[in-house]
Amino acid sequence: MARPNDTRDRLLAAAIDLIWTHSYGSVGVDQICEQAGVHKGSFYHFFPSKTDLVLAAYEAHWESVRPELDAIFSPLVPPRERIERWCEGLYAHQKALHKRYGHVCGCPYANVGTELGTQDERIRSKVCELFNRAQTYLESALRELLSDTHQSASDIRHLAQAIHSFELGLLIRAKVSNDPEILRELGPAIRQMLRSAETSSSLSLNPTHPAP
Amino acid sequence: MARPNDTRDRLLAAAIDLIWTHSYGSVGVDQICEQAGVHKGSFYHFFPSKTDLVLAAYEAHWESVRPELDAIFSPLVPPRERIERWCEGLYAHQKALHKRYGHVCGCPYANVGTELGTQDERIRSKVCELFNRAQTYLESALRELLSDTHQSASDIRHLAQAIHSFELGLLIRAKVSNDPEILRELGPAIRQMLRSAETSSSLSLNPTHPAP
DNA sequence: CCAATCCTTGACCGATCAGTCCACCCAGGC
DNA sequence: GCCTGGGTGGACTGATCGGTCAAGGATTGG
Repeated sequence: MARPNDTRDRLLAAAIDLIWTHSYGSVGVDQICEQAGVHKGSFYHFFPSKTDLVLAAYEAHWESVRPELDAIFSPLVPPRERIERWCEGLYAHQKALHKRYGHVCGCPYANVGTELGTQDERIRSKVCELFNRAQTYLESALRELLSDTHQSASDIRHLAQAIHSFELGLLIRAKVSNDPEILRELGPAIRQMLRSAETSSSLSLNPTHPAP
Repeated sequence: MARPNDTRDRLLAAAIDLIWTHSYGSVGVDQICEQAGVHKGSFYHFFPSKTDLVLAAYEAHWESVRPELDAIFSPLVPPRERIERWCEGLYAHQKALHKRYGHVCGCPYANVGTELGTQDERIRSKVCELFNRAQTYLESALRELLSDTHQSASDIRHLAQAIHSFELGLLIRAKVSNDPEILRELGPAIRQMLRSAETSSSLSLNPTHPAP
């Protein structure tokens, strides 16, 4: 092949691409190899199993997205605008996927998380970790945005979780409706949530008592 | 077998159970047959394909849940309390599944919707339909609850969609974290949303302009 | 009592699955 | 020139996949 050692990278890219646009279960190792232009022997030279490939692929995908996120959530950008741009980026990204593949593909992490959450502990906790990373960006922006309202750290975290949950839910609805326009509800809803957070002294988003 | 014609029903029940706790792709027809105590020939006597079984199973599951939903959203119950009870029911249900299977299983419809949304058009639109049915319950309660605030019908629908989205997102996060307690965030968040809806004249949850 | 229909049984199909194995290729070090 | 070892090509395995089929109950209407 052209370069000696981009084999591994091509496998990672093919895995993300195929699994995102189809599903983990419906994409075979052979298929991934074919799209990557790699033979099976090479595959199992780099990865001990399909599961390990997926774990590596999602880590690689995160690393590829991270610069973009770092730019959107740059301290140079006012916190409200960070969130605003994040919403727009999400919509634009899914719309582009919809145009290219004819389907709303949703969140790649959430997709495998829901598919394998009950079956593969390593993948489940990997997705959990990726979710937490994403939430950290939101949390940071919210902390700055709401610094002069007197929200507790726990309030802020719950708000970030709420926004993230809402995003994930919208992505599902958009995928199931195959309509990226649904994602345009994200911005207005978040603005409404922020309005509440800015005017009320306590968000009371926390569950009232720990558990029965 | 015991009864002559519960074969079909046992297949439907086994399919929901296995696919909910595992995934569509990882559950084979043989496995469904085994759990249902049915032989493969009988399976294909009742259903032309695995896909058709799943479609029928999800319709049957909805019908089995419907009485419960009708009770919760009964006109005899004040609308605010309907939503309150719906939240509690969701939490209780997922917690029970967690206890029984050791995993948070999430929403069965959303699970197959995310897994097959890009691959099987019939299943995608079936899940879409089931989502709409669920949203209708919320919409009805909201219409009554907010009847004296002057929200437009579109506002109400968007609020129902927002609540539904939020629920779906929480279910994913709960599944990926394997922690049913996350679902306890649903009630407080909805109360906050309702507070906003009751105090502001317009919810402005709708996307500002139809689309670029 | 027969015939028709519904349902069950379980062997069977080709395709595909994840994963194995080994001969081979080709750089870089000696 | 030769050796070594990371990487490659690709045939191969046994299991499992969704789906088929023909023969044989069981039940029912006449």
